[in-house]
Formats: sequence, C-alpha cells, structure tokens
Amino acid sequence: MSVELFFSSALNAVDGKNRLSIPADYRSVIENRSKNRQLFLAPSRSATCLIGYDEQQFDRLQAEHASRYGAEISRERAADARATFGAVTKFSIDEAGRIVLPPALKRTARIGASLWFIGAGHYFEAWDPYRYQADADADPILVEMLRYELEARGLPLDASA
Amino acid sequence: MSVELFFSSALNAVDGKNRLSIPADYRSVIENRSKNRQLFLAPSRSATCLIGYDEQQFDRLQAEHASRYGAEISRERAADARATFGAVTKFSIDEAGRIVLPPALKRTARIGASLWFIGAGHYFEAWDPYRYQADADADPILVEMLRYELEARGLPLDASA
DNA sequence: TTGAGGACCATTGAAACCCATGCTACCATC
DNA sequence: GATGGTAGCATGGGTTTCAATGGTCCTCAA
Repeated sequence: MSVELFFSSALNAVDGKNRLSIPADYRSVIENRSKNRQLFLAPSRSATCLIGYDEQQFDRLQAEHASRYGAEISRERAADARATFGAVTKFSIDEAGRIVLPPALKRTARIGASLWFIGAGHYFEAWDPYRYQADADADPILVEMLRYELEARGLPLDASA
Repeated sequence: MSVELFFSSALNAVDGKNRLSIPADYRSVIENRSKNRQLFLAPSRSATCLIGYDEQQFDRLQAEHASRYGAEISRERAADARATFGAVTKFSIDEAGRIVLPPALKRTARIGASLWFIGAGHYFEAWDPYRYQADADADPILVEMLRYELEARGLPLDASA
C-alpha cells in the first residue's frame, strides 16, 4: 500500500537547462500506480508551489470535473475546464529520472536553482526552498529538515544570500 | 487515457498570411484520438474566442444534438442546428503543423497577431492574448503564465502598446 | 496581369537524447 | 568488524532532433 502514496521529502537541484531529478521514491510511486513514467505538474491554486501527480490522479481530477457538470454547457463550466486543464503540463521522465521544467511554470511558482519536494499522499508539492521557509503554513519540522539539507549542500540558509 | 485530452497552454504567432502553428501537444492528441490530422474550429458561444476539437469530438457534438431532438422538426431545432454546425470550419493540418485561419473566423474572435491556446479536456480554446487577459472569467494563474510568454517573445503586455 | 492561396524550402532556438562523473549506500568477502 | 567492490542516484556536458516561424515560388482565377 505504501508504495502507492507520495511521502517523504527531498531537496534537488534545478540546473541551467531547467532540468531536475524527480526523487527516486516518487518515481517508483508513479510507476507502481500508473505503469508508466508520466508526471503531471501544475501550479497550486492555494500556495506558491507546484503540485505533482501521476496519470491515475489526473484521471481522477478529470472525472471529478466531468461529474460536476454532466451535460451542462455554460460559462462556469468553460472557466472550470480551463482551470482544470489549462495550466497542467505532462512530462515523461527520462532514463536518468529527470524532466525539463518549462520557464513559465518555473516562474509562476517562483522557483530558483533548487526544489524542495514534499510528499502529500496522492500528490506531492514542489517548492522553492526559500519560499517554503517563508510560508505561513510551513511545518516547523519540515523547515528544520530543509535547513539541514540546504546546509549539507553548502547552500545559503536564506534567500538574500 | 490522458493522451486523449487537450491540456496545457501555449502562445503562438499568427503571421501576415494568417498562418498559425497548432501546438505539437494538441496535434498529437488529435492524431491519437481521430487517426487523422483534421481540426475543427468554431467561435465560442459564451466567450470571444475560438473552440477547437477533433473529429471524434465533432461526432460527439453531433450525436448530442441529434439526441436532444430525436425526430422532432421545429424552428428551435433548426436554430440549434445552425448554431451547432453553421460556424464550424474544418481544417487539415499541413506537414509543418499549420493551418490558415480564414479572415472571418479571425475577425469574429477578435484575433490579432498571436493566439493563446488553452487546453480544456475534450476541446481547447484559442484566444487573442490581450482579450483573454481582459476577460472577466480569466484564470489568474493562466494570466500570469500568459504574461510570461508575452514577455519571453518581446511582445507588449497590453494591447494598447 | 495581378493578387490570393497553396506547396515547398530555410532558419533558429529550444527540447530530447546520449554519454560521463562524483557520491553514497549497500553487499560480499576477508 | 574492516575493506573492497558494485549499483543506483543526482548531476554535468555535448550533440542531435524537432517545433515554430519566415520566406519564396508556383498555380489558378478573376
């Protein structure tokens, strides 16, 4: 069961070509759940970060959207369809376990040279580490773990540096 | 499953001959769903933009229309038939992935020198970028992504410029 | 004969791909 | 328990492919 949920956290680099490694844990969750290496990323609607999930979860979101409206045709439905599908990007994870982050997504989530992954069950979040530290809802334990990871990589503990 | 839905967004140019590239993502969705390179475009009835879809979705719209009326013959049915089919244009996507936009469609949707594509599941929308920004139902996240794309191409952020 | 539309070629910049390297965790052996 | 070997993961770099777009020529019709 646990192989089917995203959990644990990791700090990875985003290089000059906007490539980044998806943590190996998450990759195997995706492969176990969806039998492929497809990853979906979209900006969060409630925080300045990205939300990541696999195809199975995407299908679930799509089914929710469809059942919310049935055969209805309306402005509301159209707006919701845009919000549900428009900002989502699909990636296929390469042999080395990486994807390339499109600049528009990177910037919308205010991401810099590294990325802080936080597992959250059916999905995971990906934050700029400094933005996560500054977030009002940040978990103190996760912040402490993040600070340790930053230190271990020789990265500054604060964005200003 | 997910390869069969339109999602993600893109900003493409419309050149002096009214040629425009259909985003590669959308092209492969069309090919996967309909086994051809046929695209249908029609003005939206609820917004100032174009709606695009493939042959499979066209068939679905047609089936919905038919089941709504059965064998009924009426002015309403005729009016709905006109609305459903009258303004639809079929395109075949060329080798380079482009179509030529008829001036009437371009003008009806108030399209200028570029086009903002938004995936919405079984169909996608195509807006003039400045008109999308100004739309009351615009999604703030998509607006932000659009502004980034405008900037990346050196285009003005506002229509007035 | 001139303009419009369509087919075909050309360019450029980004995205996918392939190969190489440090690092660490785990394993087997001594 | 120490030591050497091996494998997997996170990264860096270079190369090739392809998408998006601009341009030219050709054809057909008015």
